[in-house]
This record gives sequence, structure tokens and C-alpha cells, in this order.
Amino acid sequence: MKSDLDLKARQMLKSARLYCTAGRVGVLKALLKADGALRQDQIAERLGKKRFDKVTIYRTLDSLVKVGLVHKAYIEERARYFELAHNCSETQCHPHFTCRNCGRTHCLMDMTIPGVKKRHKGFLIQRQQTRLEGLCPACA
Amino acid sequence: MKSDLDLKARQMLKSARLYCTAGRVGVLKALLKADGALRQDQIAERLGKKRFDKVTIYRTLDSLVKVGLVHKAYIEERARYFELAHNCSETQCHPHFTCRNCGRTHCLMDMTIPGVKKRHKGFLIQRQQTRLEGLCPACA
DNA sequence: CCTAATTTGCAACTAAGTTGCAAATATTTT
DNA sequence: AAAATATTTGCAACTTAGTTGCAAATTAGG
Repeated sequence: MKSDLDLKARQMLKSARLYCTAGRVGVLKALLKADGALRQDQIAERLGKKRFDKVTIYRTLDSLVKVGLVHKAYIEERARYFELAHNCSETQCHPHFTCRNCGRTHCLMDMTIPGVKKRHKGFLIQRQQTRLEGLCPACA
Repeated sequence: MKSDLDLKARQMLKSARLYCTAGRVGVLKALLKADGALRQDQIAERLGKKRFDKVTIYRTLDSLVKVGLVHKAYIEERARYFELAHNCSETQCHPHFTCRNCGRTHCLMDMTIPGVKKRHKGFLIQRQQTRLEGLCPACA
């Protein structure tokens, strides 16, 4: 049962020159299916019957981040969130929005953020991430 | 020995209607003196001889955040950083910059970030924070 | 299918932060 | 200024998230 998704994940790994293992394919598929950022435990949960150790999942995420397939999401919570690096340009990721009322966080994939200047007093700025706060549609 | 700083801290607490205790004054003074964001352990260290339990420091920071005197800094590290809410407008905090080479994080107090629009598909946006990545003056 | 390189799982560990509760300290009332 | 009330503090124990070292298992390449 090699789905489209499965093939896609394998291809992504291959072109990143990463060993193509069950764990990595699974993690990548989970992120491809998700419509937002996920924590390690959420990924583990979605892997369901094929259980992987949390260490494996963390290390897999590290590799995926290292080759740029995945990003750490910029969310101020205790645990780390990871998401696919799609909808992200070289210089900017999509913003995350956290509701002040219900506390839920959403990815605003289609919102464009004005880019900052590339230099500031000797700092060379290569990438920016934005976090937003306010009221979500349900709470506004 | 009530310094200027001491008085200032006490005044801030009073106007926020917080009990004015040695711990709170100390934490606030540490943040007033610091030129950037600090972690709990860094604050504890700066309190020196007047030792306070870490629980107290965490709880103090919570109260200060709750009344808006202090903000959590948006830094992607394991520990949380806190900083005074000055140089921050109602809608925006100063950005934090992390160097890809040396890993150090700096507060860019004087950099202005273009503000985003106030509404997006039902989301009411009240506040934004920006994280920057690139090379710092020392590493560029 | 053999070999070398890489990844995995396990168990034990660390770091950061939290909880409940009695004692201590601040503020308000009298 | 003392008593009454409200809030904060310290302690010990605990939780949660993530990390390390290492032997066994898996993958990729000839």
C-alpha cells in the first residue's frame, strides 16, 4: 500500500539525501497530512500502530530541519512544534496566530507580511518569522 | 539604601496594584538594569545574596506579565526569556535577532517593523512579534 | 548478498517549570 | 499601632519535554 503520499515522502527524503526509513517516511507523511504544526507527541499519535520511540521522532525531526524540509514553528509554548517548510519562502515563513481568548494557535498560510529591510546596523537579516496575537474568528 | 532604581521599581509595582515585596522589587530591578531579556536563572544570579526560590521568581514573573510590566520574549530556546515591556508599543514588540553562526540573540530595540493589517479573514490582530535570523555584526 | 554507513530503541538522565500547602509578609481596618 | 485579612514565599515533591550513550537493527551501494 504505497499511496501517493508515501511516494511523495520517499521522494522528498531521497532528494534530501536522507536514508529512507519507515520512521522518516511516517513522520514526513504525518506532517504532509497535517494542516499545521505538530508536536512530537502528536506525530507519535498519528503514527498509530507503527510505534516509534520518541527519541527516534526527535532525531528524525532534527534531520528534517537540518535539510530544510521542515521548520520549527514560532509558537510560544512549552513544547516545540514542527511543520513542513512549504508556504515558506527563503526569507519568510507564514505567520502563526494565537487567540487571546481561547488560546488556540492557527497558521495563516495565505497572509502576507511586509518584509523587513535586509540590513540593520551591521546585522545581516536573512529570514523573519512573525507571531500574531488577538481574537480568532470564533472568539471575536 | 533606596536607590533611584529601587524607587522606580516600587512605583511600578504600586501603580500595577501588586504587593510590593522584596522579591518583586528585586526581579523588576534586575530587568530594569538588564539591556535585554533574561531567564529565571539569570535573574536569580543577579539577585545575588538575597536569594529567592526559583518558584518565587517564576511566580513573580507571571504576575509582572499579567499586569503588562513584563513580556515574554519570543526567542526559540529551551528556556523562557522575560523582558521589560518598554520599547514595546501596544501593537508590537521590538524584534529579536538570532545569529545563525554564533547563536547569540540580540534585541533590536531601534528597528522598526512594518505593522501588519488589523484584520485577516475573521481574525482580529492586536499584536505582532517578529523574530529575525541571519548574521550578527561580529559574524557577518 | 556483503560491507560500511546510518538509524533505531532502550534506559537512564537533565533541564525547565509547576503544584500544594503551611509559614511568612504585606496591606487594610479598626 | 495592633488586629484582621489578603497575598506571597519557600520547600519538597513532581511533571513534562527533550537529550545522551550505546548495542542492535536497518539501509544504501558495490
